[in-house]
Amino acid sequence: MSETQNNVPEVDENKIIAERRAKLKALRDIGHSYPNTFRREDSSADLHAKYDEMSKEELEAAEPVRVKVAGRMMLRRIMGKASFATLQDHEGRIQVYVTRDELPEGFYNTQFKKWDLGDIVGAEGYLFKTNTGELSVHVENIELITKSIRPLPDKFHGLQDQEVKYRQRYVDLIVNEESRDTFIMRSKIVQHVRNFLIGKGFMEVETPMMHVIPGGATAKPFNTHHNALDMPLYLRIAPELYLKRLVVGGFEKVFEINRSFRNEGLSTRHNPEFTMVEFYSAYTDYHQLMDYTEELLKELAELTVGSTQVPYQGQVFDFGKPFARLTMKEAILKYNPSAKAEQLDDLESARELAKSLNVHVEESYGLGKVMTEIFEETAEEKLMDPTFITEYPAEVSPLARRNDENPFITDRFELFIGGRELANGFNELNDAEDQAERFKAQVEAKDAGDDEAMHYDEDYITALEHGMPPTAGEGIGIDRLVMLFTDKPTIRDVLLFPHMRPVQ
RNA sequence: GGGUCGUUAGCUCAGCCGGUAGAGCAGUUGGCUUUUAACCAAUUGGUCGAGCGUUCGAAUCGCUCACGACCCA
Repeated sequence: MSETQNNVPEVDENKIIAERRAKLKALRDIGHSYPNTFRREDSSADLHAKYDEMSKEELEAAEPVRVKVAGRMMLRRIMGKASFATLQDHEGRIQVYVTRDELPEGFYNTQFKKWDLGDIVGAEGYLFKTNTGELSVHVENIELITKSIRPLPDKFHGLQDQEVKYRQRYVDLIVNEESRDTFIMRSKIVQHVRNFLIGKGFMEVETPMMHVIPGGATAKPFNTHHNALDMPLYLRIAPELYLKRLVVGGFEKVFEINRSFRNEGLSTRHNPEFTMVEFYSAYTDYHQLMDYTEELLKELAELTVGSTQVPYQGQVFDFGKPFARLTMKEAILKYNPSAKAEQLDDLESARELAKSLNVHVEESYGLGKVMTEIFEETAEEKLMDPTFITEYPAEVSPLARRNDENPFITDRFELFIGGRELANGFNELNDAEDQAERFKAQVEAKDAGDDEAMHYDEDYITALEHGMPPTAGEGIGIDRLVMLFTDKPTIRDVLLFPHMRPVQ
């Protein structure tokens, strides 16, 4: 532990940084003060879109196209009295051509040539094409807008170190196009999900992220404390119970693209804070939600991959055909040829089946939980193409409505793709008395040592007692969705700032 | 939590049967007016993740720790 921990850290210097600081000092001496006066008028992507098609001769014959560009200098090639430099802006690169004799006396040698890769530069001039056909700006005026003190990673290899990519994402974004593309795609996916739901008549809402009673999922929360009120608070583990309160209130179709927090370990699929979308629709059932989900995911496949065949880590998932729909029991039987349907009818034989399949079950588990464990351990990871699994037992679905014909199960589904759970939806339990019973069972489980079991949320029961219309609701994991459609193996690759242990 | 692998110059990587650390890029100096990972010449730069041990001698062998990656629970 350094004694400077809570103070100004020691400066991490090296020769390159010292040289750049000296250059900055020289700039300050002639009046440079990180100016905010350069007004860019053209983006690299726009210029390429408009003028890449024109030939060198056409550009020369036409009226000169005057442009004003700005960006970070990523490459530079000095050839005596003339130079090329590559400027990178928010969605591309543009090359500029600079000659000594067109700049003010002495500027080229005493200023331009002393700039560094990574500096942010503004340039004005006219478009032309080089002998090799690259659209470029013939510079008549160029200025240093922002001096960069720290050197960039290797201009060709970029930044390879995973740890630095995650800890210093800004560097990763500067030098690795693939990273930029991933997060641009993430933004497009979120936007599409939002537009899809709005198009279906849903209203976007924001509900509390600090909960007095953490609810809506079985998970361990993060604890915090409100000083003025001197009370404990929890970061939400799901927005579900608040969104359903809104349905009680009469907002019949609501959704929230929400950050939720779960106090669990880190893995390639788990980050302590993560994003999902939850949506609730009154007078709708879970079959409708499955249809919505299938429609949405097919659109996302087209948007991101441009095809119904979605490649992921060497495999290809088929989004073209109708998504498979299996009950949990059917899935267990399909992937465990040795199992017989009757074995899932009573607790005793289900336990024996679990044992024969090497699935660990606790003494306290009922039949529903044993079945679910068998499913999760033996079938889940084999569901590659998009597959809905239905008929989840009530025992593992404390917020879902029971099925009318078979009260052992609920009207619920989960969606699996590539062996991973992507979505979870069900007809909402709107019977306040049944919900109170389910909460009681959860509290008993908690008292028995299950620290992920739910709390009893009295106000939520009161809300249901006012009457919630029949409703179906669903949550979709946004991070996993982005992993899938950007072909990324770990959640850290789709989080701008994934959680990391602090450096010593 | 367990196992495997990694951590060397600002970046990308060599070096690992022990003998005082190298390359390319970046930087510095010089040359070059259509280059594009520009090129040519010269040159600076390292507590080899941290600590302990073995040894005449450790980047290299052993142990502990930190951080990361992958696999397993």
